[in-house]
Amino acid sequence: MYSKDIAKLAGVSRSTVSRVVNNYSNVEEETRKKVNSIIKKYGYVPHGPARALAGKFSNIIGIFIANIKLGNEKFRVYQNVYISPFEAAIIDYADKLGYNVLALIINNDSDFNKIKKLFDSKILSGGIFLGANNNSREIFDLIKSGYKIAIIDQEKNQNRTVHNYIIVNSDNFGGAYKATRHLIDYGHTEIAHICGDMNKYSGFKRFEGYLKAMSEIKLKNKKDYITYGDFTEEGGFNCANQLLRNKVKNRITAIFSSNDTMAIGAMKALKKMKIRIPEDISIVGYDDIRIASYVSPTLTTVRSSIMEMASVATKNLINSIENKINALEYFIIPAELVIRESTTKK
Amino acid sequence: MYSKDIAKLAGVSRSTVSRVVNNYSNVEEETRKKVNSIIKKYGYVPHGPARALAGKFSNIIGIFIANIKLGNEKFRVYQNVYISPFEAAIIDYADKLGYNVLALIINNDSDFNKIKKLFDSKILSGGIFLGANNNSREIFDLIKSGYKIAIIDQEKNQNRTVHNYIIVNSDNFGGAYKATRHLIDYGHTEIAHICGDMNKYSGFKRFEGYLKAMSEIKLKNKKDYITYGDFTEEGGFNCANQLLRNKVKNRITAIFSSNDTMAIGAMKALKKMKIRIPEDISIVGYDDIRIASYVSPTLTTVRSSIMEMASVATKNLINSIENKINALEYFIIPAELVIRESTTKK
DNA sequence: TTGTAAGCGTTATCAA
DNA sequence: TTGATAACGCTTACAA
Repeated sequence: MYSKDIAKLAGVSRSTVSRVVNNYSNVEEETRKKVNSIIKKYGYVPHGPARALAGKFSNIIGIFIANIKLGNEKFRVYQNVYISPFEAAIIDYADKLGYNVLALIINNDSDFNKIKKLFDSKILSGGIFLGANNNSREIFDLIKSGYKIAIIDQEKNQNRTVHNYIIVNSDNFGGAYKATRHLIDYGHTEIAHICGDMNKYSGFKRFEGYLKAMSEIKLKNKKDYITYGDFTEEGGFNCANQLLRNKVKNRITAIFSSNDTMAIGAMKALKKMKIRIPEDISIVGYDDIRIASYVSPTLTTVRSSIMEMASVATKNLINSIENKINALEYFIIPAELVIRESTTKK
Repeated sequence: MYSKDIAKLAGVSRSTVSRVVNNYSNVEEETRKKVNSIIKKYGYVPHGPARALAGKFSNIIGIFIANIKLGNEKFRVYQNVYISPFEAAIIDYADKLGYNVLALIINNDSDFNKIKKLFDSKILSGGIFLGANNNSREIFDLIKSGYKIAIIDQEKNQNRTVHNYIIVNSDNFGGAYKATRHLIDYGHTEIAHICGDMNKYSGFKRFEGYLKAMSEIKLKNKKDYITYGDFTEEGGFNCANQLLRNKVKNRITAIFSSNDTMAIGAMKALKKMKIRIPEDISIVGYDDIRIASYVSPTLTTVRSSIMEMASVATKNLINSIENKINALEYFIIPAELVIRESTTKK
């Protein structure tokens, strides 16, 4: 069933059918009704590729998910409890706006070629990057080519030649500040930090939030309190071992970990050393991943609305596609503290 | 950069460029080399919609994920720790075969119209259903229309008019048998079962595996030992309460739950009643979701290779697209027992 | 082995 | 407000 068939049945031309399909105003109301009823009756669906070929943008956006690189372990991304909810929220939100989502997992730089091809071949009319490294040159190249891009978790960049894209971030700084401040309010002063991947915006921004809160109290030997993980459970495990093994061992009473996954790794390390949580050491994570409320003790953490981040990114991306907007748009989504069992007053 | 540009640069016609792009044999080797080098040099990518319009099938397959219906809670699917790994594995595997994946979440029957449109508009050349209900009429309608479909977790159907699709299942029966047999081997005889959604293949097949193992030992009052959950944590919680509240309370020493999520719900219920796991009651789940190794005690469960199920479905779907195969193909992926802390000898 | 030309289903331009 | 027609970029007979 094609537009010419509808045209014949309705006694109009294909152009008129096209006008109705695209909701153009220059169609008589009666004609519109007749055509629409026939379209409905026969379940006519415009041929997507033909529309695209004739100049319409596709109603498909891409979602590009950075895989976690960890040795030879493949498909690590689908163990990433933080990413999946984002993905599903974007799919669902795009669907509401009449768009479909094509998902791609980025394992390495050469995968950017695939993305470029998808854009070049006009299959995608926009895309959202999830978990990509900060200020990636490849992403900027795409933006410079005029493609519509939104990035979740990226620094607002200062590069004056790249300015037409959308950034959505959790209030990493504010959230980390709240987390650390929560420990301080509970009477802790000897608070260690497990950093995330410092190449990602969330990594260093949460670190800055921690520093801000710590600057409000007096603390010596600051450096010993800071360890460098990479957002993975193994990283958190190692950092906790390092923290508790060195000379600060007997002073630390609390840890703020840059994400939940590392916090859970740290908890495993502490349990192995027979250190009690939260009696001996309080722990705060970040992200409120699902597992956070299943570990024991349940994990105090920081949460940003995933729905909100996903919807802001998706909505604005689609808006910029449809209205051909080309401005830098920058959104920060608030973060709230979720207090559970892993923190206690000192 | 279009094929005519490549043609001009290479000093050939567009048809020849097309032949090279599509790897046809009737091209002189030297011509092919020249054209290919220019394609590479200028980063030419064929226009997807134009190819589709000219008769090629698209290299996009769909993945249709059934959402969980639970009251008013939206976007429940992205809390589904079982589905996400499947999705990512399919995306990754399709990518290896040069295909892209368009993801869609099915919330209700009317979403099947969207799926039909995606097929009708030639955007998709095949699709995989995840978590769909057994023998859904809507899915069969799609298959009857000639669209290429693979289904994960569906009964091999007896309907003689629908036979040209792919089914991939975990060995639910064998896995459930192993799980129950494991409890029996540990000396348990009073083994209860928490059923999953009996509208799904996995639900009733796992139940049958349990029955098979139980039939090998003598047991009275069989009916009291069986409760009906729905694969959700709440369901497992309620079933455990029901089991431990009624008259069989003091006899049951073990529970086999049809999935991990319900097993975790059951564990919560037992903890609330101060029943020790595994000392008082042993528990086995199914699926080996990530949380299973984070709860305490860690959960004994049954695992099928997600990678294998995803790759079998994806590979065979794409094969049937490219070779226009139209046969019913039925695959069963083996399941293995993973013994952890939640089961002990009686 | 290669080129010419028609055709895929839609939208956009122009004229009526 | 409508219809005829060209154009979108590719593939594919058919002819050479």
